[in-house]
Amino acid sequence: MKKAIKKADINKKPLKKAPSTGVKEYSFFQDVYDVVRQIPKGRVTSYGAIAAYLGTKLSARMVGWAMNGAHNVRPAVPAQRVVNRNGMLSGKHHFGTPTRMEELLKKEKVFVENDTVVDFKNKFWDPAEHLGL
DNA sequence: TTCCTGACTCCAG
DNA sequence: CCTGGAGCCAGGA
Repeated sequence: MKKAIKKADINKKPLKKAPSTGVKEYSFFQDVYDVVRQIPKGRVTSYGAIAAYLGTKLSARMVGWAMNGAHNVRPAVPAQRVVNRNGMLSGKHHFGTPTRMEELLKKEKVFVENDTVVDFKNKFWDPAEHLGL
């Protein structure tokens, strides 16, 4: 059993502003990163699922926004494992090259066709189910 | 400060 | 089945 972030924390945390000069972000971002890092290799999840797990179901966009800064975060965040609710690689244009995200997934045996994860339903990994609701 | 945009979703037509 | 609008909220102009 790992960390299993407490979603209750999200609402209590002050959400202090990040210094514009630093890499540090809102604690919400950190929580998103923690969840993403726990996605098993070869599995994927959605922005909405992460948002829901963190208790901010209506803010799926913020999860995507968090991914926007994930490239500068250490340890690395496997952002390629996060797709939209239809299994489409909506964030592929943020990986440097248009095919980078797809390539990364392919290495994990997650195949992509037409910008969509093949057998998405089967590879879907729900954080609420595996990290404890 | 206000206005606009966006790696999302849900819901109504 | 597809399209559009609304809610979400952090950043940039």
